[in-house]
Amino acid sequence: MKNFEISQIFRDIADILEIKGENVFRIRAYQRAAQSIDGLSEDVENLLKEGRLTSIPGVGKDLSDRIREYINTGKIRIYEELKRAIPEGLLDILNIPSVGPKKAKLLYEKLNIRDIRDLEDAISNNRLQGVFGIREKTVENIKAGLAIMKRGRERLTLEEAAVISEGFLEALKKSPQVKKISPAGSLRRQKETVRDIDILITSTKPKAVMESFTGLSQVRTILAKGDTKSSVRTQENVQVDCRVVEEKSFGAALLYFTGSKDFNIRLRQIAIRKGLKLNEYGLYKGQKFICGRTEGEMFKALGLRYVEPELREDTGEIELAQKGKLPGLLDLEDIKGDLHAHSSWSDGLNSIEDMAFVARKLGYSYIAITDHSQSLKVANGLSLEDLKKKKSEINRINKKLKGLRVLYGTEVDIDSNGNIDYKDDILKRFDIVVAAIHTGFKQSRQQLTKRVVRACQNKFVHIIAHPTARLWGQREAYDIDLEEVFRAGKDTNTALEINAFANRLDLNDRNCRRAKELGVRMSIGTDSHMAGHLNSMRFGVAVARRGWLSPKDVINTLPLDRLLKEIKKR
DNA sequence: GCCGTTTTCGGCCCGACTGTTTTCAGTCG
Repeated sequence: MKNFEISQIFRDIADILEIKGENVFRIRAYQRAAQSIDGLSEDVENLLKEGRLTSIPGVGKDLSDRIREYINTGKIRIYEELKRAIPEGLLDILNIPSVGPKKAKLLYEKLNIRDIRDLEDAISNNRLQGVFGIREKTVENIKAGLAIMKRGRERLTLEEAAVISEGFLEALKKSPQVKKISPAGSLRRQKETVRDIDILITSTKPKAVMESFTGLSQVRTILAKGDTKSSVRTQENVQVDCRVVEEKSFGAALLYFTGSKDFNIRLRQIAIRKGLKLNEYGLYKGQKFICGRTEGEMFKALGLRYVEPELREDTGEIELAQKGKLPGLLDLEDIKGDLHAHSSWSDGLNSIEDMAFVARKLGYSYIAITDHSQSLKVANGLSLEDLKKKKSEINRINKKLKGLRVLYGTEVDIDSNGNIDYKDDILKRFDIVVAAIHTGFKQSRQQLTKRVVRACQNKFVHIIAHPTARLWGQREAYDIDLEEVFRAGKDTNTALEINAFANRLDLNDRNCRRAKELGVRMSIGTDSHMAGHLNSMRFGVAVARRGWLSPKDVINTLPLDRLLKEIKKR
């Protein structure tokens, strides 16, 4: 499957063309094609074989030629030429927030900055200031942008980690020596970001497992290779540790390697108080092995209920486990529908029908198509005229479609004063209204808080989407008083969203737990811009679980009729 | 470079915000 490689090259080409200052529409054509290719459910090689490349939206004669060239020769001539035109590291500089093509070009031409390292050197030597067009503020912004980007790179998003880990698990399961296998570490606890990936395996032939593991195609370098433990670095430059234990120690090792560290320390203290010893091989009384095969029997022996991995942070869960009062956590299966998704009516890639079809395949009974509203021109926000047409399209689909209801939704913009950009008589016609801030992120804490509170007070707004707007590795959360927002949400029966898109996860786990404490109801939405994104729901559920949420805390666990009733209660 | 119930040429997503050799270019969404 070469889809990802090709879309990546198209994006690189677009970036280089931008730096070179080429025709913006040509650049956009490459970007659009890249996005389409990412959204394909088919292998481009198949499309080539069947002569259907130009059926990809945004791919015409020239770009289909480029795709063919790549599949047949492994290279694209004009890409190779473009790469020679500018240093490779310059493309990386474009990833720094506040640095775009013009500034990258300026830095290169005036200061011969060719990559991030050159840029950092230039900053520390104060060489940036004095360059035409760059003064104090710009330098500050570049510094801050560098920090945000680096933090984003040190840790993987949960989705990136899950994809890499699942690749390893799938490959290793094929090895006959591998009996039990599980991810461990922060990935198993479903933290929103993950540094490296831990995999735990049981086998009677650990050496053979180590051979299989270190020999996998996704491995770029072997960092360590022993009889029962090896570490590798993947093609994506991510460290993966693999350990093999005996079957009888699997539970103990899983417990130990899942962590968190604080949680483990507490468990060991509890063991000591019971005159026991806990380590990664099992629970012992003196020399005598008591248990270790499963986590369940370990918890039981320690006098605790089973603690779900997502809760293992020593923030009160151990006490509740001792009393048997842990909350019953939300599961992916509890989710009845997605309340935040876009279609090609605004800036989504797929039609409403495509989105609905995939939602039904996921077992949902409803999906809200919440396209952007009129003021968000960049995202092709819908005019009043568009709304009529979209509504009748939804009606038509709902008549035809069995087993799933498409909800007529919108993601409206909260303007800089907290007003919504459709009038009430328009708003009241929607099944679902999601409201969010898209501009003015740098307003004061007071102003931002006021905007969101005012949006909650609009009786036609049902959900506040991505309440802090943070984007992992790209943008910090804006400065907002969430306590006040939570109170407004509670008072007005406005749900707050857990945006499940992997680099948002907004609200995050901690905010989510606090919202629940204050009695706010939550909604989990994927913010999908293509059908494939609908699968992100699992990451939103992960945040909810880490935020201690039960099904009753989340509105989209409700069946359709109850959902529609509940959200209208004011 | 794509695309077409006005078009095979001439459109294509544009407004807000920021910082800056202050009347506007660059970046972002």
